Amino acid sequence: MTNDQDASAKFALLQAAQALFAEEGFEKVSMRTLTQKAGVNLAAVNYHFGSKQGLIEAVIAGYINPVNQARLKALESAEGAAEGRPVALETILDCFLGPVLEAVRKSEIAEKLFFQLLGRCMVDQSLSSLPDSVMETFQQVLIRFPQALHRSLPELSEEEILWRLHFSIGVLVHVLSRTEGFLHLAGGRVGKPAFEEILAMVRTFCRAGLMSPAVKETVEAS
Amino acid sequence: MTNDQDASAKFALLQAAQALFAEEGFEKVSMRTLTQKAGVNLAAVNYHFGSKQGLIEAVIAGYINPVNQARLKALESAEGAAEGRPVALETILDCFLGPVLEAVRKSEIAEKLFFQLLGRCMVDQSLSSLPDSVMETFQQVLIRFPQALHRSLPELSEEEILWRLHFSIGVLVHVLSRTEGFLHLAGGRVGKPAFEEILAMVRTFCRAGLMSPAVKETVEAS
DNA sequence: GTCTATAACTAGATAGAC
DNA sequence: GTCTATCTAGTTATAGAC
Repeated sequence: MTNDQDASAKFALLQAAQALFAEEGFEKVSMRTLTQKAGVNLAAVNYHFGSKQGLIEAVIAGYINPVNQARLKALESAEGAAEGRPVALETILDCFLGPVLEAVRKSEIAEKLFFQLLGRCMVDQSLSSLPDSVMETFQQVLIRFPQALHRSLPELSEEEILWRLHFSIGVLVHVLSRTEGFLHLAGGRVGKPAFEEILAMVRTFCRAGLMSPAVKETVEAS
Repeated sequence: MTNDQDASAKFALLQAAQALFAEEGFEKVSMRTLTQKAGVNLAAVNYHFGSKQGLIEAVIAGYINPVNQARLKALESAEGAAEGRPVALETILDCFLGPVLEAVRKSEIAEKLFFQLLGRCMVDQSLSSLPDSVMETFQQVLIRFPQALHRSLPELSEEEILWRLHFSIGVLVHVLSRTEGFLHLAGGRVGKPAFEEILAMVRTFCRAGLMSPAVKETVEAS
């Protein structure tokens, strides 16, 4: 299955790891399976990445960081275009969701695998085991986007905005990692839309959630 | 740490498994750790549950099924009270979220562990490895709630309602399993609200998302 | 029902030849 | 840089005594 005969062992490992981690999860893929699929020797993982964890972190950083960097860059350019006025909520959302779509298009593995892998990065790994670079960039996202949102939604506290961004990230992560299961559970009742369409629905849903009036005191179980 | 000296081995195992699975995930807890904490012998897991997977499934079913059953029962009784009229969206949401809150209150392990475990049930296990009973009850939820929502939101197709329910589940799962990490990443910028308050915010967010006008053709990356 | 002891296996890591 | 061979430690599962 290795159609990159000329690739270095390091690159072949990253390629194989992307696909396998997406399919089965980081923990369940053994280094033996991995190196076999990559067509390299078992010892190559430790040589090039130090350990299996090193390879996992390289794959994660290679996936997540470009997305978060593109998010920050898109927001920056939107803020530049706004010339001091608040950026529209819809634009901010596009800065957040758009880079995911872009990353999917650029990706060399199948779309389905790409979603699964991106989802797993958020889900399988405990926070403390994420690479530092990922944490830092993500932290930047959690600073810049709430700032922009607060200017667009001044009636909400920054704290409530942070919570709603947390919820929005939940929607995105769940959509990426669990949509296949959802389609199965739903039986024939939903077709499989293109990812663009799903993202459009996510955008609508999160936009409405973010715009909703501030929470006062309305918790009441049935 | 076993403060149930009189408990049978089976019960002690379930107790210990709940806490340990919540803390570290299903896969990472070894049967040695598990049986040691439960104060029983290593062989007890296989005797009482057949295998480690059997124990995992027993823990999952014991957690998820009561919640989903309570959801269905709450919806049924709300529909009875509505006497044929559509049930209000807010009420349907409470039927969905309320049982989670109830389950937390009834739980014997710490609140924080409870969230983590409930989140892990959705996240760590691949769909196909969930117990049949969980799948069936969850499938019922994915039938009854969209039906009720469709009567309350007749301008949306059932398909779009299913997607939005999918998104709402994403918010809930993410809140349960990732809020601790979120609080850490947010630095000091958000306090730790009580779970009721978080659920109230989730309710507001999802209510707005569910009520939003139908998606037409508005996908546009920044 | 509960235990000890161990079987049968798999994992990640590494030493050292080339 | 890449390989083979092997080490050490971990896993689940089970046979059989009590």
